[in-house]
Amino acid sequence: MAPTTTERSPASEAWSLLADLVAGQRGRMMCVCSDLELAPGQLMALKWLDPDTPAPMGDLAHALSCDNSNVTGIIDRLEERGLVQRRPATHDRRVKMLVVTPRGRELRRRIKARMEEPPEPLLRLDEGEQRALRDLLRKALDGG
Amino acid sequence: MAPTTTERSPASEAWSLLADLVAGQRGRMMCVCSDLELAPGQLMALKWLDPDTPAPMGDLAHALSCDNSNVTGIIDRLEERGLVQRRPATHDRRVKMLVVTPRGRELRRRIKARMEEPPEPLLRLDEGEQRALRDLLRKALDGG
DNA sequence: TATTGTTATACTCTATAACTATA
DNA sequence: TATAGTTATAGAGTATAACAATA
Repeated sequence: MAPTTTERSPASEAWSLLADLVAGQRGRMMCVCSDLELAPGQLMALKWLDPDTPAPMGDLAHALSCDNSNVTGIIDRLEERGLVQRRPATHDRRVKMLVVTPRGRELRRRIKARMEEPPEPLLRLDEGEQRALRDLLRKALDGG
Repeated sequence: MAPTTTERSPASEAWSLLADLVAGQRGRMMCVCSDLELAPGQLMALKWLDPDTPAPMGDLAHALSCDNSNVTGIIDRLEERGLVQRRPATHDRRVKMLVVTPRGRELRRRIKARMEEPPEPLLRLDEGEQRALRDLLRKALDGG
């Protein structure tokens, strides 16, 4: 029998480390939810919505990797609090466009400010390493 | 008025990119859950448990950033399926140790194999870049 | 016929509070 | 008194299926 220590590709190990880093910040995300009185799905939805570009409900469902029927409930709660509004689409009357209200825009700004604070492990890297990490991730995600 | 484009530190931008990369893989994680017939919390719990080292329920609650009462339900379902077992701790009879069964160990192996597959954005980097990314993350997470 | 969003239903996750057993 | 885990309860996320309005 071969030993259980299998060869791991750099990409696979990088991915695991990266997922662990994000998972380790889950508690912090829940704190943001709690402080701003938003359930996790509501926070993700408001964070994803672009205040300058209304989006159909279906696009949000796709971004959140969940079903349309779920988005109905999430938006119900955000709309009750006056953070977003449903508006009929002009081009297709089946579609409802989601618009972020001024109040939603302000809350979204606070969400982003809190979520963008880098976690402690990244702050342990020196400035050059932080830039190198940023550049590698930019390159990976740029679609090039 | 200053323009809205604020200066962003490399660490903050790296963190956002990194979080986006993980968030973009949520759909894949849900697929693993669906394929293996595990709810997300059950998957995370089984993935966290070390088959070689029984752990108290409370430690799992801490790792999952959730309440003890929640872990009770998650473990109930895993135990019903014969994937883990509760065992009284010898040193403190209030504590229950979680033991992964052989069947749980096999399912856990499949979870990890699926979850460790690197996502497409990382595969676009060349081998040297993948190694550089891995090394930066190792350094950040090593606690050094 | 196919699609967008809603409703109804059921299961799971989540926290809070009250509880049991133990320390 | 304090702690580990359970139970009861309630709010929220999740998918499936059936539905209405529209394309």
